[in-house]
Amino acid sequence: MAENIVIVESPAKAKTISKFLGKDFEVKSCMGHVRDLAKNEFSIDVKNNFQPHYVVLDEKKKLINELKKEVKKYNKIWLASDEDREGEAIAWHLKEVLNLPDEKTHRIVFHEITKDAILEAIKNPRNINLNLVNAQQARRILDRIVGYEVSPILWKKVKPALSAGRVQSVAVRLIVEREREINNFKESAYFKIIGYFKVIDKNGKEFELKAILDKKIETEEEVKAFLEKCKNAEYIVSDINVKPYKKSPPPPFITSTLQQEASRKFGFPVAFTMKIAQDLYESGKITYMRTDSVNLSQLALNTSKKLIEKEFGSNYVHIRNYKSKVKGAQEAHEAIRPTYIDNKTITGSDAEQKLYELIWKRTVASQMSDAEIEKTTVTISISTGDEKFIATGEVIKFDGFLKLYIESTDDDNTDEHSSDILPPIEKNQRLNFIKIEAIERFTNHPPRYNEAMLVRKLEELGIGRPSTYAPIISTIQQRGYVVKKDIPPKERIISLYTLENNIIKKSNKKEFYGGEKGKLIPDNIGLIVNDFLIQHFSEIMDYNFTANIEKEFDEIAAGNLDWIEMIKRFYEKFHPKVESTLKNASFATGERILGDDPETGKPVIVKYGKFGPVVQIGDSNDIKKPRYTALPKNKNIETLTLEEALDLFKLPKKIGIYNDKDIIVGTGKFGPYIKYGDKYYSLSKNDDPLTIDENRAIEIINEKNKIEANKIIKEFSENKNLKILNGPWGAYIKYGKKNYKIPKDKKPELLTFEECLEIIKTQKSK
DNA sequence: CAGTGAGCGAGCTTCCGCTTGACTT
Repeated sequence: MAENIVIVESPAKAKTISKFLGKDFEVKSCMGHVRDLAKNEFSIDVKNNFQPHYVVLDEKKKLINELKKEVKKYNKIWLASDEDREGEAIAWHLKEVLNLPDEKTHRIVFHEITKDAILEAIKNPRNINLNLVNAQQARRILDRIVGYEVSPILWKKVKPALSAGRVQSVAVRLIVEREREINNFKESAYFKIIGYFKVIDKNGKEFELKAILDKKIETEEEVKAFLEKCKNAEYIVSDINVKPYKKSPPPPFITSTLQQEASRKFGFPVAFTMKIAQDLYESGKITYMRTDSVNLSQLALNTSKKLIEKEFGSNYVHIRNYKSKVKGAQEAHEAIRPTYIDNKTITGSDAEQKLYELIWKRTVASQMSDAEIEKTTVTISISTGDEKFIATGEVIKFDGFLKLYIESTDDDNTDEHSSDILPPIEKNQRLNFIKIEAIERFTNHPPRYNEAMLVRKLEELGIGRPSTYAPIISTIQQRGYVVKKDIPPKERIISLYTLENNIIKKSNKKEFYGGEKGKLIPDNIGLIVNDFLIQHFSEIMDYNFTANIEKEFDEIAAGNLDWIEMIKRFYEKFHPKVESTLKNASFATGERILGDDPETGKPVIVKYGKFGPVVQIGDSNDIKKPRYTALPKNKNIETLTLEEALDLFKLPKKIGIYNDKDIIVGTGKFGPYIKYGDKYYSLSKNDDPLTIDENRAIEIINEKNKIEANKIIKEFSENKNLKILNGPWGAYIKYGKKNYKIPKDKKPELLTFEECLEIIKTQKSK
């Protein structure tokens, strides 16, 4: 019988470690936390020093029973969960649940999975650090208090099944505030002035030099005056400034930066990146994917060095130790890197190959030399004025890491400065004038967040952890607080002035602008909940709340602060607000008065009502009942105008005639619809009931009729209540009012009456 | 849920952080 059993968190890790430790060590995994506060109750005894009530997680019950039997067989139990607050707590919970005696229990940690590191860890066991465990308990209990005391307030004051929490509510706040910033943004126009010059080198070869005026001009009058002044001017190179600079590679990937680069380079959503990374990890191709450490193991550094020397030469090697910039980083793992850096590529799905290659390049590049770049700035003076044209160019003198990897940015404004190679020019050289263009430009509103940008912002604020970034994004969408959307580009006409051959010409140009893909946008309920929480729980909603309490958790971990003391102090301030909000706060409806109805003079109001967003004409206290209509899905309480609101009351309205029957558009309980004859047809998400035209309506009617016509696959003379029908997800059996699935191996059109009855019988028994 | 145009009300909803399966649509 083996002497030792090691328990780690992940099965993939267990497999690797098992190889290093050999026969004397059995290695098992516990799959993360095994015990937690009970889900269906508050589970904190406030009156009894906040004692938590822990239960074994349902999905871990089987595992724990197995482990209980298993550990009895061994003399030494090594708890090797991660070396951070959560990992320490996992070790402690395991010890408690498995009833491990002190003398048999050894706590070990390692943050790289190499034979040396693990053997070293086995030589240096310690006891469980209870201070660290208490810091985790404080974190856990605080999160439970906030989540389970505030959420029920929302159920009463806004709508059932909503939620609030230390992390998710702040994430929503970021998105709400960005959207309001955008709504309030006033764009301003200016002109970007570009000069084009001809340069001829010694051999008579011609080059075009493009330079940008050093100031923006705001009005068309000023543009005209400037161009007028430039007529017959001379253009002289008044200064050439050459400045070398160095560019260093970005650090190896951590969870958040991997999510960002996969989003920027491939357009992967955060959850997709994590799923692919998980697959790569489980098949042993990369190291652990949920990490906030930029550290690479010595082994990885050595392999990288050899590889770079071989592939690029020794002048490309620059081994570096990166320091984490992440607030509250726990650094229990390595950075995300290929397990075997010698493997440049792997086999696998397209996405797996792409992501792997990205990780490989980033890892290797992080150990390569700085790029050496020379930036040249040419100043061109105008003989008839003080303004200057500036041309810039960059020459890469030594590419270094750029040979392998270039980090992308979130900036979609690529049109600003192009850094081309400049033609050969000298100081005091007179340039041949080609033309000047003045293009109308507009200031841009700040960009909306996409998933990866939100993760980056949260990380910057120290909110959330690598394992929770993807789930947070999913939660705030599930609650209906935010939606992921594409913003279609808009069209505008811009002015363009050209000075060429001493003539100033004006023309207009059509351009598309402001298109955004996969952006997070607050929905009505997100705005209302956000404002409600800021009004009543400003401390929790503060962007620095997490960072502040993290300092206290650190104090607990260092043994300088008692966790019960800390929680008590928090609760004494927090709980009265819960009580008073429950008692005093009125329904949060986001109500806005848009103005008066010109027909009746009554107020037009938009609000979030009992059944969703609604517009009403007339006061609810009026003797005459107000008129109501639901707000269409694509409209927002916060930005709805009086005109749009009044338009909604024009529904239902007739929009055309088809085959002698009226087509009527309206909105009802199930959203916008078309009524044609006696039948109803739902509008798709992209159809606006106010602007939909006859042609589109006919299209919808025909489409639906076609589906209807194909709906019945088979009917039975034996029983008219039994039918085989075509639904959105394939064929199914309808019997009375209930539906039944058809087994995959059966062909729906060949089913007999008896076979159908058999299917119904077996599915009913389930 | 497999298609429509109200209004009963019991019992339920919910947090953040660790980890992987076992499951559909």
